[in-house]
Amino acid sequence: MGQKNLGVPRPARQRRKMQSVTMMDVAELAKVSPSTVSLYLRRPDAVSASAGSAIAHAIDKLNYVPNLVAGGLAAASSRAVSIIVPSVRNAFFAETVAAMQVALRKERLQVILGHTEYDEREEEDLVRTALSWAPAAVVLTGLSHSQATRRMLGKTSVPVIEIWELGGPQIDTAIGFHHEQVGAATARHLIQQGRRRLAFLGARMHEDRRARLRCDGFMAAAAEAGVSVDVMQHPAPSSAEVGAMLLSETMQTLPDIDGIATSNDHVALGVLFECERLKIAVPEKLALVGFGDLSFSAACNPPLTTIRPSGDLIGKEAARLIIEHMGGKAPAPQMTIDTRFTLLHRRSS
Amino acid sequence: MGQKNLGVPRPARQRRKMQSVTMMDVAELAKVSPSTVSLYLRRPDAVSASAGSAIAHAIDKLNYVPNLVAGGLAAASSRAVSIIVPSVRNAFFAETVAAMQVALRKERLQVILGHTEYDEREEEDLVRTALSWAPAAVVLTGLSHSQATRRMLGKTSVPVIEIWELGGPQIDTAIGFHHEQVGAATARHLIQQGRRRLAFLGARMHEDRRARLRCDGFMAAAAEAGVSVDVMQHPAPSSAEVGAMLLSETMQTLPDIDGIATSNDHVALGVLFECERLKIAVPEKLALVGFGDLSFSAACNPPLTTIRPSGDLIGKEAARLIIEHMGGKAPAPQMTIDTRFTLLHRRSS
DNA sequence: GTGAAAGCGCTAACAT
DNA sequence: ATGTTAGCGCTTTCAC
Repeated sequence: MGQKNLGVPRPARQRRKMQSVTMMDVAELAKVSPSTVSLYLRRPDAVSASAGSAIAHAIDKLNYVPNLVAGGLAAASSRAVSIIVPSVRNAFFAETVAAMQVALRKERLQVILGHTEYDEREEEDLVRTALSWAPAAVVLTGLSHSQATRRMLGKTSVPVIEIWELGGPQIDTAIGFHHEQVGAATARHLIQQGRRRLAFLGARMHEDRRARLRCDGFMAAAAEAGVSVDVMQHPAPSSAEVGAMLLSETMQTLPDIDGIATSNDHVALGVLFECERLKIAVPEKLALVGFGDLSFSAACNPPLTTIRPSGDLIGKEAARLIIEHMGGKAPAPQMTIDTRFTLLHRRSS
Repeated sequence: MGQKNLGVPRPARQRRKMQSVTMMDVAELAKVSPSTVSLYLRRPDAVSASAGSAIAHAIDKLNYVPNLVAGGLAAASSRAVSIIVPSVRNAFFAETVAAMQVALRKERLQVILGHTEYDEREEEDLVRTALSWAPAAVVLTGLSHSQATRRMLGKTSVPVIEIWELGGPQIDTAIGFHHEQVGAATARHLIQQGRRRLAFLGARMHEDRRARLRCDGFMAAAAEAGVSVDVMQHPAPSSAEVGAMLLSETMQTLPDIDGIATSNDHVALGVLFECERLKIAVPEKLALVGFGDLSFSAACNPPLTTIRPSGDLIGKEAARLIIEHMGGKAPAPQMTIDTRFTLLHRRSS
């Protein structure tokens, strides 16, 4: 290429070369125009069979990989979906993110992942960057966001989906369930089992708003039944260790507690371990209900009564909505999808 | 070719409007050229203080959000890093992905996430799409990939990092540890504790190559010490349930086993639960070693001896390398970083 | 059904 | 230090 400039005013500039084979190369080889290749790539049956197979051939031969960045720029919307969760270390969100990625993948949509670490400032920043990508959709966790976040998201035409929480003002679409209802169901279950002195043991409740909502629902339902609740908290993230500590503390200060709910199954597992060490019979002396139905919950001693939140359904539904929206379906504003939850009554209660 | 449309230039076409406020708007308001704005955005101290503050002002006033897609196209490399793992549902990879995202975020790099679900075909597809984004780097899990994957990755100039496995031929840079060494360390530990009839209990070993490597290392080290090993497997993904089943099966067919290693702590937890039900004393009658040091491992009864793999270090190191590479540092080809592992001797052995 | 042309918003080489 | 200029590779009218 460099040789051909003869009388030209200025030599071609030195540009970093980007992509070895472009759509133009494919078009040339297939003897069609670039726009036909582009069309073929997006709607294969909109081009004639002969052109189609020539293009397919050329793509294969040249080993062509389309540049989605260029495509995104030209189309004003990239095939990316931004998903922002507190942390994928948390099994609940990992489940949703995984389910979503797998579902979006079929439509060739990419997942851009962000972690807020339970920090609204961080979330705001993440949203700002997310919008820089002109994504097909933005997915956030929960309904609580900074003013600036709401403002940014309100102004864009990018679809916004809030997941894992229902029951507050939502930006656009929300998919999840009511955490107060989870708490209430837990309380009613324990009361139904004849328990009258209840406690709620929670980890990191100052940051985990949804755990707090479950706790609120728990207390409200108990109060309604005339049963009092003690709340024990620990600021560290959920773990069996925290659960063990909280139980040990509870038994010291409130030795006649007979029913316990925890902010999640990690904590409940720790409670179970500590009960074993303290020779507290579960469920005879103490009934226990967790939240999450994690991988160990059905296998422990005794098997743990818990709430299954269907995190994968949340992810699948979110993906479905995004895909439908891209297909040019109705914008579906302010939709709300309740994915529900299930109380699994096992032997710990 | 053919007739050019004569005379008057056609009126401006109707184009979907994309971005409300662009870099040009900022430049106009700040009374500088777009390239100065661009420069300011990338290297703020390369522009004069007066221009800088005028630009900052304009950005703020207009609420300008840069379009990274356009930037990526122009710069021939997007600020995205593609991370491909078996699944983020797996706590090990979740840890690494989270650590990486947080580290990359500081350099305004985005994480694009893909799940192979332990399928090389899927991985291949994911890599292909990843390259469509002209990412700053591609991160894959393990050293085992399809031919096509290796070919694609070999040809690009995109840095490739393989994580969570060391000890085989690598595409470019690898960060992780030797799983055979983990298995060997585990075997030696059990033997040192006086155990002579060992078993390795593994879940989903047909898909989880790294678990298999640990098993291999375990058997090799045991053989070297003249100790035989029985391997029990279950095809389902790791869970406490599978662990319980495997132990129960083991005790039926091999009642005099006195030392057990598991493919990971999920399985070990199940073993512990089943031992409790079967009244098998751990570690007196049976010593147990897991892998992973998961959130419950230190809290169970008895606390679980296990291997801590430092998944977050893997993520941090990968992020560091990517960032250094972007800074134009040496390409650092074929680098290998051993993040090691630690055996945590707790009461289960 | 297919092609020509006009950018999408930005970066970077070059000139000043 | 700042501006000029020429694309990056693709999508999308619009005309044929």
